[in-house]
Amino acid sequence: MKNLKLKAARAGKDLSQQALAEAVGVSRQTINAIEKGDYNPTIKLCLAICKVLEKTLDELFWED
Amino acid sequence: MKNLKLKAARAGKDLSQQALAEAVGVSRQTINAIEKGDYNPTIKLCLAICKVLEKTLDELFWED
DNA sequence: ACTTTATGTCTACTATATTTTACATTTAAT
DNA sequence: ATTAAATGTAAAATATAGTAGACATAAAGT
Repeated sequence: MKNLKLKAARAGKDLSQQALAEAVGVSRQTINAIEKGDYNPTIKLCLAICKVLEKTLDELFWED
Repeated sequence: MKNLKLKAARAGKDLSQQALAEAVGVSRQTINAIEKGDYNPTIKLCLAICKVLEKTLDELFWED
């Protein structure tokens, strides 16, 4: 399923997928795939995203 | 660096590396490597571990 | 209309997470 | 002292995360 929390947090920082990708050092396609919900990023990448967006792991990646 | 929070949480549930590995569906070496701090698991695996150990992502995998 | 920026999607390639098998060491129990 | 369970570690193989390049579309600006 889509990661809308990530999408929203990115929008809240006014960053494009490209800009976020550069900030965390991955490709734009990777960010797009994560938001789309295709696959599971590594925890290292999740942490990098959290720090750029100033959110916690639980806020962006927890799921029930 | 070692993930001692994970090691402690596992001990708190009285589970061996093997038992935790089986509970989340990975090999014992994978759990060992994560505790040892060698590499980065996927978020999916982190979530599975959290649910078995009844901890949040932030409790087990956040790092400053 | 035209250009630019942001996004969605696909394919083929590369890097790395995870498995399997195996062996050594430690720890706890008997 | 011996046995069994738990852990640490390593090499080779497999699955999948992530890259690079390309093309299409939609929205926004000029």
